Amino acid sequence: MQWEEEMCIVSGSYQSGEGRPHRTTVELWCRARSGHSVTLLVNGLRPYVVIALPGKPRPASEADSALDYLRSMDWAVDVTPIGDKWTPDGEKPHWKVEVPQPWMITNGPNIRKKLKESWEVSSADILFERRLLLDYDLGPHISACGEVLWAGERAPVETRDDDTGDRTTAAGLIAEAGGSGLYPTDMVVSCTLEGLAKVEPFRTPFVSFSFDLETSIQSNRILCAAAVIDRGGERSEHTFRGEEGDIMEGLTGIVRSEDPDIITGYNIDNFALPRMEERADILAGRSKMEATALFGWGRVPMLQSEAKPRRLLPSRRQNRVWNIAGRIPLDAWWQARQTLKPQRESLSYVSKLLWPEDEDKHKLDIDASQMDREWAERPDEVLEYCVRDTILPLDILERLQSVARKEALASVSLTTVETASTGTTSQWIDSLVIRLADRRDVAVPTTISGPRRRDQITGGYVHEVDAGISPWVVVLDFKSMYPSIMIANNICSTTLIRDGATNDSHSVSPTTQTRYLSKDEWTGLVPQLLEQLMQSRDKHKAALVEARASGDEAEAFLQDQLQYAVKILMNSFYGVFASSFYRFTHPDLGASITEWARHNIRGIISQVENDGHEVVYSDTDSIFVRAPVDKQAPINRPDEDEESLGEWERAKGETLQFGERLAERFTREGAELEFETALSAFFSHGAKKRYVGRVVWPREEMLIRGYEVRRTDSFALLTSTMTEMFEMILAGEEWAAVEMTKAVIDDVKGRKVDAADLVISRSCKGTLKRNGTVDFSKVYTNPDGLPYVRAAKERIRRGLPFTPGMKVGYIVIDAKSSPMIVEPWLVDEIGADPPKYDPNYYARRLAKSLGRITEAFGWSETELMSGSRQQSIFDF
DNA sequence: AGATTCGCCTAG
DNA sequence: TAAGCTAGGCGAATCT
Repeated sequence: MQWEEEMCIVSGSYQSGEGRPHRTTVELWCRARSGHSVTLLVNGLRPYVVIALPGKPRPASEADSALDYLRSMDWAVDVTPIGDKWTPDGEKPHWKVEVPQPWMITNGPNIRKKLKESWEVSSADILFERRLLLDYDLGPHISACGEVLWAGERAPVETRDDDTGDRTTAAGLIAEAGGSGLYPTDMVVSCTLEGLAKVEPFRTPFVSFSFDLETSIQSNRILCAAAVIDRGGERSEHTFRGEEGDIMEGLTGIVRSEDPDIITGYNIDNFALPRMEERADILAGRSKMEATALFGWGRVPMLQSEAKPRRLLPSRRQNRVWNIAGRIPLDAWWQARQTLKPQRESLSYVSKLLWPEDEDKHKLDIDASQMDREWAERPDEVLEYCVRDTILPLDILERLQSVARKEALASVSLTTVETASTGTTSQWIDSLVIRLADRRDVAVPTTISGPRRRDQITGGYVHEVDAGISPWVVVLDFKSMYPSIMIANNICSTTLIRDGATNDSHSVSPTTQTRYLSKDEWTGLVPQLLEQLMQSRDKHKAALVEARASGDEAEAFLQDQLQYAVKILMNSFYGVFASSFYRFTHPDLGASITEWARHNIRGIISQVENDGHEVVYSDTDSIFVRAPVDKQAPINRPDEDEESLGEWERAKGETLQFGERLAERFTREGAELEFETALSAFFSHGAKKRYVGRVVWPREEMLIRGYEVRRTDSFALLTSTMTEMFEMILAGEEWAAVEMTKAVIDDVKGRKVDAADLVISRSCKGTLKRNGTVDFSKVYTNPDGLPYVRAAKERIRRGLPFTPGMKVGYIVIDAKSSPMIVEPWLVDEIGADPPKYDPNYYARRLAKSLGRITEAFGWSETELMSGSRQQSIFDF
């Protein structure tokens, strides 16, 4: 029966048919807007590459004999002229070479390599399922119309009948439609290219699966497991114990029957998934049990034919992201790390951060370093703990809106949700750039491969900053500076003048005189895309405002996600085009962008200075200028009844006017300088990228950049003391700030401080070896010379988990010996006793970091170390 | 003691 | 052998 509905593409792949005529079927794993899952089998798309004669443009007729020869190849299914396309050598005739199967382009007959011997080859490294989205201009949200081949219990009732509900019948129909067998989705639908269309984005009710394992430290064996399925907020819990093989089969059974789109858990990338893989190998090897029964989580049929290409089993290329056919691995640890930047990364720490009030979420009851004993003595508690650790990742993803963000990014970059989620920046950009290149007849070169180290391009300009306080400062910055420069100067690899030609209409970069075609002549692909993105962001922002006004919270949420995703995407362009390997790049592009940026900001700085105003600081696209206000005006906002309140308000008013005047004066077409904030005081100790401001407009708050306060490898006591110090300094209470600091340092010296406030935490790399151990020497020249590596090794020695990339918390025990002696912080995880810290080390660290700041007022590190005021009086 | 190197993390 | 970029601060170890 025919069926049509809206759905979101989770991920895609393809099946190569056998026999002739050649057939390749795209598999799209989708989640319908109404909640069930669908495998779409799309037929009609043919794999191809594009070729042209190498070198300067020549008439198409010169290719005749080579084309005849090419047509005699058995792998050249069809060769057709497709007209002229732009290349760096000029516009020249191109041909499309249709090939039997996508994999033959780079494997087997290796058609690309063969063609490269005599042709210039383009469009030859694009995954087939992505080709579908590019050629038919689809995004993740589509409407699909086709023939229902299978409809399971969760499929809409209308689609279920004797044929679509019968497994044997369905399996036969699916094979006929080019699929591999009975997919574990709620529906399988076959359609043609005409049955697909892009639709407006919506929020898809994805299904998530969260799991956790408890494993033996002695044998690595899985002792028990838990899983939770989240289906539109409805959750069901599952627990598994007993034989290891049964536990794994149980988990696999849930994955296959519940059919989730998202696979999550805490640290699954580096712990649970690798452990499942390792145990599946071991068990399958020993007992001839099929690894697929233990770990066949791929969204493909449980068939021998699927075990060989290993689509049934999750896999990953050396320590990279996991690939689970048809599903998306989304590690709650990585999401929390990226969005929250927590000081420490254990699940209990992150939970405490997110739900400080909710004791249940982070109570500690199991000593993970003694798992074998715990499992032997109180298995029920262990299992309960395991369940909690599967629920929390779902709560974390929910709170961080991780899935909605990926879906929004997919929507604006027109990729599958999987590409938006696990793909790279250049894949998002590819999706937009390639489809525009095809539409505008620009040949799509292959990504540059191989090691390609070139000289770094010069980046942004950073202005020197003086130590001390500056009163009443305005901060202005360029709106989307790099994208604006690319648009304004038409910067693109297709507009770069490569042959030395000169023309007055060209856009010429200020120092290296790199030239670009004028927009009037030909708009570059990148400028065109960026312009569209800027407009679409404005549209989403307007829609957000409208939705809020009408009280449509769901719509407002969606529009906010979309506008944010557009911002992320726009800001990714510069990096990709300044990289050395991207398909549409050239070293001059990135260099020109930053050149213009430096030129623009320096120009403004010198004009502002010429007008007699002091430029306090500037970094890349921002400028901090001292406002011309009365020197006597108070920096602190006086109380309502104080006489000086008027002066403060006048100073603020004058500062705002000054900021607005500057913004207006320097804003030009395509380079909008925005008045961002007004500060009543700006402070720096004299180092670039480190400053503090007391913001008075648009809201009153403190702004801190760069300082330890912002760093996740600082310790809590330093962070809090420095924050307090900044508040006092900006309030003009410098002396009190110094006294306060001295008191804190005294407390540390007297060991009166809680060790929990002294934990230092840094990320630690390593390579995970096949046997589960970690090798540090591959990534570090001298691993034992790094305190956090020593702490990580100590964790491992004590039987605690360490996975490459995670942050390791430690306390400095003795800094007098070299290298310093550190101990890992295990209080959160196993309730260990806090280590005895080295008071001198911490006192010195505090004095050093805080002394840099007080130095600006004449109090040095040594003075801070010397003790509190009372003591120093006695010293005299 | 000062310079150099490695490595983390941040600003933009 | 997969891949956004540069500028910059600072701590620890190690060198001279």
